[in-house]
Amino acid sequence: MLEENKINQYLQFFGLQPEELLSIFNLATEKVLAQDEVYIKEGGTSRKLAYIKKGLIRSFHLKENGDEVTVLLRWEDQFLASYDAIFFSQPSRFTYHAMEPTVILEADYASLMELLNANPKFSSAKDFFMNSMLAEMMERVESFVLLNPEERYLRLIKEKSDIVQRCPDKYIATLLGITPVSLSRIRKRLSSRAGH
Amino acid sequence: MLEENKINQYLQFFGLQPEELLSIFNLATEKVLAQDEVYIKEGGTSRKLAYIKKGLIRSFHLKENGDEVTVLLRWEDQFLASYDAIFFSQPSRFTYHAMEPTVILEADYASLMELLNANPKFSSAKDFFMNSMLAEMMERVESFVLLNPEERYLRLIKEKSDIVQRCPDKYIATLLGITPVSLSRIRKRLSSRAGH
DNA sequence: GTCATTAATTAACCTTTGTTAATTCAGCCT
DNA sequence: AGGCTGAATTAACAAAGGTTAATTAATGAC
Repeated sequence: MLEENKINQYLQFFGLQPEELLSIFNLATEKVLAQDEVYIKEGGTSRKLAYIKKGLIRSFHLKENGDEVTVLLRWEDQFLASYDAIFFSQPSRFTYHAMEPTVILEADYASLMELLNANPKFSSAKDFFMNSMLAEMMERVESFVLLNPEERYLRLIKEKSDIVQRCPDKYIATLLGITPVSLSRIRKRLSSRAGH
Repeated sequence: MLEENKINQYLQFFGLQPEELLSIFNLATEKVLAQDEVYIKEGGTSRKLAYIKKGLIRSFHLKENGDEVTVLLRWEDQFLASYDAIFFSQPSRFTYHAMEPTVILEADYASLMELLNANPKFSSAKDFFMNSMLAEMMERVESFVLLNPEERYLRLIKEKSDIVQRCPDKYIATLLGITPVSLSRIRKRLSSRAGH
């Protein structure tokens, strides 16, 4: 289960009764992923929604030349799903793997939506999560059209420095749309500029 | 009102009764935008959701140096809102303007959500639209991490050639995260490669 | 038609990135 | 300690993009 303070936070935030929150958790099963364990592999069709209690999961695409490109990172208190499976009804083009020992709560996406839609009190919670995901994706699109790679990196370490520290630079680089070599040069430029 | 075939399409797709669809339309008012008319200006706080019946709307950010950067394009049968106002509850950092004579149906976002949440039959329609928006944004993020500018351009003209044709290249360029000069060079490269 | 305006292209130059490969660094194992 | 492994950095070069400014097209006003 979730820590008590998290639970109370949810109950208060969405105005739910404990038993209502419980009905959601009844759909979910806990899963533990070892470090480096693959959660969804390329080609997988899992239509599950996962809530990350602890840990860090990376989704990446494997290019023909063998290079990996990080598509997204998800960590504690975030939701995760194969968006190919859920939004495009197609096998996942990406592999999702745990970068740390990770604990998730997993529920069937369709069943969960059915439950959330059945009770109007859940609707605002659902809206909240859909909206946050949408907002997050929009912010990321924005960062690509408005910022150059160096600015994207600066914004990332400013806003997610804890995550950056938990993740090798080479994965951060491709998340920003650049190569690890280029990220290394950016870091060098920045440090030489900072150290006048 | 919508054309009859569109209406029937919606009724069938979501299994709604005509009067149910009507209750949604009762929230909406039609607005006509002249070519180049500003719909939402930077700093605006309109919390409306618009359905574009006809036309093309561009959202752009004005940089300090006076350059405009296209953030998104929306056209007929798509939904549009100031996402700063709705998702971030802050004044819009972007200006939305009609690139063509445009007709929209506009409804207050909160009222619409309230109505959609009140009737479970609307929920799947709402999910559908939230999911499509999310999927679209995710595809765009993907195009930035997986493709280079040339590949992004090729994908865009392949999948949205009609829209590209309705929009000056300089707006397309910044939408792809590059400058108009660079897009021109890409086009030249492509045509020289195609013409053996 | 000419003029004016704006988009698109081209050129020149500089900066940045991609690519490949070599080198350094750090952690870990025995 | 020494040796292994993978990450990060550095180097060298080619390819691409950013910037600025000039040139050419295209469009619309008059």
